[in-house]
Amino acid sequence: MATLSQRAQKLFIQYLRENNLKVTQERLALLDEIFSTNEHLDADDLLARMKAKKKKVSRATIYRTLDLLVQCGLVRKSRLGQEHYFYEKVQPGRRHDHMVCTHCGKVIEFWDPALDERQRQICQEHNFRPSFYSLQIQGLCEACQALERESRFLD
Amino acid sequence: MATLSQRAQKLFIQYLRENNLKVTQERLALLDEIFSTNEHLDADDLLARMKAKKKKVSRATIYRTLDLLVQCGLVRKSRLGQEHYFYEKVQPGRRHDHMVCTHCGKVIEFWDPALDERQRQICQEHNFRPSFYSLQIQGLCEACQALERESRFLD
DNA sequence: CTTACTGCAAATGTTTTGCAATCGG
DNA sequence: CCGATTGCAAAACATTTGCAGTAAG
Repeated sequence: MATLSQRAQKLFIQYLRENNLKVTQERLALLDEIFSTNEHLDADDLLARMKAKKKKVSRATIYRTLDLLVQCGLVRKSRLGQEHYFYEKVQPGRRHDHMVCTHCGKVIEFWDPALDERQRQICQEHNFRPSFYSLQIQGLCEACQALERESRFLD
Repeated sequence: MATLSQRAQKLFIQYLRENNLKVTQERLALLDEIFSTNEHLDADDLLARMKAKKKKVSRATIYRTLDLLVQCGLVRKSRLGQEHYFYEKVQPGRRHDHMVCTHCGKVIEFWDPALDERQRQICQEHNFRPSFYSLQIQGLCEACQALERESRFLD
């Protein structure tokens, strides 16, 4: 049985062919890197990871490739915290939202069917046809709440 | 009875005094401008509006003042669409989320108690202490769906 | 061989910052 | 008067783009 990463590569290549785009080493290497981790990566992370693996890919190519990956639905682009964009692999059947700890930056993924259903209903009530939902909750994770209680936020 | 705008000004001045900050014309004028509209404004909008009223405020001051207003809770900062930041006045008891039309940019505000309650529960289940929620739904508004049906998306 | 892709460096657009002049308390 | 604030222009950032050389098909 094919791994998620293998399936993603197949889909990506198919997408490229269908659009008269070329299957290049850089594009495959980036896809591979994204699918080899569960982390939420930004452009810089990817640049560093590629460099660490001796695969040289320029920043421009990273942005251009991420764009393609988002367009073909293999990668999700979102803002965590309030800064720049983060990217993560899309795992079919694993839709989720994010809680972001404002102290340590930890990201907790969650998904709730009731929430999902209610959002859909609200759209209907407004005659709005949704294409993309983004729910983000900022706050303090369990560990950082404990730290706070010990007044150790002074680091 | 005091208007929302008047109440806001009072709170802002109080906040400034408490923090040894000065009550300047620029700060009051910006607060006033934000509270005189229901729109979601960005820094540029504010710059243009101030210029239109012959009140000259620099871009730097706008950003610095918006920061203060967000800090004291009178203004809400958010990303609509995917571009830069938008700011809107905070109206007590008027919490809401946003639907953004990806075609015309229209912003629909909505709020739903069931959604709210469920979000709170989910945080509890994860021992997460929320401080800020942001739900944004992108899609097509009613008018743009109609346009699409008439295949007039080609403008 | 043809067309798309890459890396580079320069450009972009938004937001931030250093600094000297200015204003509020 | 003193310290905070302002405007300006320069800096900082993340992201995008033009272009000449390079690689895919």
